[in-house]
Amino acid sequence: MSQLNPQQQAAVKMIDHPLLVLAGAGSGKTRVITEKIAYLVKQGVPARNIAAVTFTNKAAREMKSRVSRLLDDRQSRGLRISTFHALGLDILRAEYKTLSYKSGLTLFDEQDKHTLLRNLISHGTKDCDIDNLDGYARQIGQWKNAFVTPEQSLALAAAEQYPAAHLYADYTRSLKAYNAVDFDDLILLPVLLFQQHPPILEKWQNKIRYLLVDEYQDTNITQYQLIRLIAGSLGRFTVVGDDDQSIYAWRGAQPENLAQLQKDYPRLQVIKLEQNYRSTGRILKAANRLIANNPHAFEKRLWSELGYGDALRVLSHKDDLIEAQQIVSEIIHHKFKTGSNYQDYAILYRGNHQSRLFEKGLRENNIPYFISGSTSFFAYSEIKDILGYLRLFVNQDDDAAFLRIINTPKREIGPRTLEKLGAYANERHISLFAASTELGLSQKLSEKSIQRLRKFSNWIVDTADRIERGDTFGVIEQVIDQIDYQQWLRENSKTRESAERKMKNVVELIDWLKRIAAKDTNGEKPLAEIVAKIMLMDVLERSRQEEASDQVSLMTLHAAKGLEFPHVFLIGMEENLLPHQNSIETGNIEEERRLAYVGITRAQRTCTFSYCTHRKRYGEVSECEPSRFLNELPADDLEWVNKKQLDPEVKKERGKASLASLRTMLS
DNA sequence: CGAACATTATTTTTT
DNA sequence: ATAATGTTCG
Repeated sequence: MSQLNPQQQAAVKMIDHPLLVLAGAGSGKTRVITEKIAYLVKQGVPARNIAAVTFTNKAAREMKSRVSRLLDDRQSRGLRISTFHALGLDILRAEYKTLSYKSGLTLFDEQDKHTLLRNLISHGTKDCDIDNLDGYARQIGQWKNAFVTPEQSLALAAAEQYPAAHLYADYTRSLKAYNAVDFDDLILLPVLLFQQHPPILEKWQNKIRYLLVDEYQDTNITQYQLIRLIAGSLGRFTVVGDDDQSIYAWRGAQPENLAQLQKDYPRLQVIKLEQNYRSTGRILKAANRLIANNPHAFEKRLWSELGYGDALRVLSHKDDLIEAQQIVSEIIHHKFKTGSNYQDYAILYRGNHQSRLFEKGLRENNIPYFISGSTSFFAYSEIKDILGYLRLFVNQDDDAAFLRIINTPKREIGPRTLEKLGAYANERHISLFAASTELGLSQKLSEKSIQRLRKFSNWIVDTADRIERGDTFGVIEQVIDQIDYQQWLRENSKTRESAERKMKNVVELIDWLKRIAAKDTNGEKPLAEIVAKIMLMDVLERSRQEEASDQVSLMTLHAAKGLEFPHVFLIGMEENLLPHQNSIETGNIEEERRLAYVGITRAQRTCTFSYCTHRKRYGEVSECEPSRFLNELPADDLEWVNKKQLDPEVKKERGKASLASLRTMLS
């Protein structure tokens, strides 16, 4: 505490007013939150009455580990540090009855959502075009994030959104029938619950007496409602945010929520943190200059005492392959020259696909690297299969899981049978599983098909019973044996190695589940709880050791928020990439600029940009221009390396020449 | 029903 | 370029 600066101290000690902390990049905002948790506990607030919410698993993890350095286990017992979504899931799992859900709630991921929407459209939700599936999915998500119910969407929707509103209503009804919720529901449903049931709200307000919110500028309308409901009229909360780091507008985030807070809580106190403890003066100056091109609701001036530092470098490359090779060799040389570690380097990019060539380059040079984000562990088909079984054991009405595994491995239940079963289920608004046990089915399906369905559903129920009776993992391991999953993998994998790798993933998944089950001190957690929770976890969770070892970090700019590295490479600084083409088209340059700002402010000592003059997109080579953001940086602090300045005339001539040689070759 | 073949979307970011 | 999905044929 004594090491905090006066503003930070004030923020920690301010507990009798609602508080907004405007914390610039690198100004120690996580520090303020963690110190404040410790302070509250030492002031006599029980840890179990304190909740801190973050947006990512990574941030929650980081916060937990930092709090554990300030408080011992006894002091921090019951302390709630989780993502918004995990908090929502906890609330739903405790209160599902009031919302008339059954136990064994299933969480649908984005793919489950798409599958369900596709089925709804093909089963005749009015006027929906199957080609616009993505659009509908996005629209429904936006409505949920903006706290618009299906009824409201039907009333409010413009004519062209009408099919989407219908689909939203059908989708909501189906989810309910499947006893399932999607990611957005984890926020939306608790808000509806609290609004409709004041006693339950009161119960939770008593549980959470003090609320801390990280990255507040990323909250959407629904999340803000949840904060307000939990914090109550007294406003026992501290929110920390920075409007310059708002990079989730595409997901419904409302940086306006920062200003809204002042209107809703007149007693709100505002504290600014402006001293940066992370970067050199030059890096900060460049970042400030860049972001000055955006309008600001709150003015702040970031400054640093860490010296002026090296110039920011800009590398130019012929194409994306060279870019990757060049930067990998830069890292090798720099590491050798300065005696740094691999973990001191980060390669940041706009889109996940940009990591490919870098992975390749790093692997070829035997450099350890760690990719954060990208495809989740749960996207692997073998993991989805096994989780499908577990989900169905927990909740038989989970149609997404049912469809996933009904014929994996083969049970001779094919598309025709499922089509008819689906139509029948749809008619009666029941789940596929429920439909498969109904007698009326004999009108539609052959005796043989019904037999097969019955055999499957009976087996599911039996197994679910055995799991209920105990020895959860013994039964699960038996199941994997019984369905001969290993054999199925061997038959359906290209190579033996990939089959083995997949089986290893399955084993890892089971081990992981066991570990989660054992984590709770008071006995084994029920499978239902574990299965729901696991959908919210990320890849990092399972490989913390890897994270700790000495590796170069690769991640998107979004994933990099909240982190810092001595040496940062910001790659693909090109028009149409950063700023991204879609954002240029929709005129949202400001968010892209903030994204670049986030990237630059991750750097502690050096920051290197790179761009290509040519890049492969969708397998086609196209020409690229350096990003406009490079021109917005202070020219005196940039050092352009290997810039091949072709004047337009030369370029034209070359183009003609290559065209001419192409013609000769063809003729 | 399954395997081979053809077509198509994917590349913005996340829980 | 690649992966995921759809289609056709035995």
